[in-house]
Amino acid sequence: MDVLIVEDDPLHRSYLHEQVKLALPECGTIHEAENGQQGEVLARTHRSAHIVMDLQMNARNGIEAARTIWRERPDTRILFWSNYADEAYVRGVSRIVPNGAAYGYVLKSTSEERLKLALRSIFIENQCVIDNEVRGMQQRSFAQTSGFSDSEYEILMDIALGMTDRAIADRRHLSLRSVQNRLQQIYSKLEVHQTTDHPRNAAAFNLRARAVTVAMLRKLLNYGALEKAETELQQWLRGH
Amino acid sequence: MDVLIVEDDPLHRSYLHEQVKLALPECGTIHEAENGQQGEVLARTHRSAHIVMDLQMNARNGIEAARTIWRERPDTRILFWSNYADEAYVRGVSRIVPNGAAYGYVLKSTSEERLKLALRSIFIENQCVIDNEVRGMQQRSFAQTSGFSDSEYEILMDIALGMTDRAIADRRHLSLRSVQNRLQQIYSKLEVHQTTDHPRNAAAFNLRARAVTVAMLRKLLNYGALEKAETELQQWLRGH
DNA sequence: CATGTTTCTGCGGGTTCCCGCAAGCCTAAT
DNA sequence: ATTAGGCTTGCGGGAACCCGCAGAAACATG
Repeated sequence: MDVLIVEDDPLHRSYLHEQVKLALPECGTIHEAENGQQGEVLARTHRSAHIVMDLQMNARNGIEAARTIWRERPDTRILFWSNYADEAYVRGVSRIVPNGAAYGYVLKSTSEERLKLALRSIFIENQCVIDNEVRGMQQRSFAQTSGFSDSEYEILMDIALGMTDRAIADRRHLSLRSVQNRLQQIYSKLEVHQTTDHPRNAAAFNLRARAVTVAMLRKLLNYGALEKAETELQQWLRGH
Repeated sequence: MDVLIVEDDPLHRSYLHEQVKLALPECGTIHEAENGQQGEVLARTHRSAHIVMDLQMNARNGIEAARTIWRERPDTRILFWSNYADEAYVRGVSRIVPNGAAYGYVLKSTSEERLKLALRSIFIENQCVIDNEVRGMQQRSFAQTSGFSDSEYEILMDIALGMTDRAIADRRHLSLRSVQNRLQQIYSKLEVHQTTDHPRNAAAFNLRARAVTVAMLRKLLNYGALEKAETELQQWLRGH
């Protein structure tokens, strides 16, 4: 069994290397890649079926890399190894995992014990392992308490990109009013209101801009998600 | 000479510890803090004058911590040690550094040699050391090519927070029209226009929302800057 | 002082946004 | 079949936005 490590920070990379060797004495060679781009190539050439992947890398996002890898070989086992449990990441990962695939999501701050356990569970036992904190996030995320449906999330991204209602309607094949209704729901779930703190002056907040920041502050959105959405938008614009 | 290390990632922390010992054999004890909060406390109790500080930590931002430390003892020497050279960080640091203080900004990706050199230059020679990439950013930032004046930057933050023109005018003591003029400049510098890609449909972009995303994508804004601006805004709202 | 340059300000209009109201569709349950 | 609750859509109006035009104020320069 070979293992592929995709991680841009050299310190973390060598730490992972060490831990993999300890946790899986039976494993063969350990390949290393320092960004998603390179990770995809190595996964293809070495037919790696066991991958430890960082999210948030310079050249190419971990989620992007995982997606193309899984598209080619859906039975690949991937352990995501991340600094943060942002909802944007969790959502991004759970959106791309193929049916029945074994994967894991552990935080970099977990203990060595847990990391080793996760490595063995996923690579040997073929079981999913999700860190407690991350799972908590998932629960909250997909429940309806302040949780967003996929279509709402889509439109949240659209306004984050700066699209007009009209353009969103075109893109998502909805009427203008429906888009605005969705925005209404988003505003209420995000608890953004036109707080006229002092009655004398009018609204203090532009709701659509405010919603985006609140979403960022709540880690519903982050840079990676934005970047991905932006390239998708550009694609759509080209395709008219 | 004592040194204080403020860094939340244990791997990086121990690496720094090692490098400091190697680069500064003459130094005494090395204290460690794992977030900004703790860093401030340790700096105060140990009267540390030599600090290596990570930006981007959970409990309290490196910039925030540095500001309060410098406010108490402006001659403290701080080496910032960061993953990124985002303009938002560079701007944030250069905004708080006291006159004549020795400081440094090096990326985590630099070689050990350079790190050691930076440590000696700042802590022994009392010289400023700014990484090449960061300096390039500084040049571009404070030149007028797509560079923002401080007042423009202020207002960019305000719309990023979701404030209305009216509210911004109140806050910055400007007329409504002046705020809108500034926005005009911001839009043009960010090159956001109402690209009516296809003549049939109207504007595809809401300029103010679009400007914020473009700024994020260009790393003019980032999560830390947003968070800081948000607390300042809440403060202002309270103070009426 | 006269002059030009830059910034600030008010006015007015066209467009977009925010949202209450109400009428239509669909699914599900009584 | 009827009723109820949920989406979706249209209409309409008030508020906020985007922005051209032009005068007023602030500042520098000769």
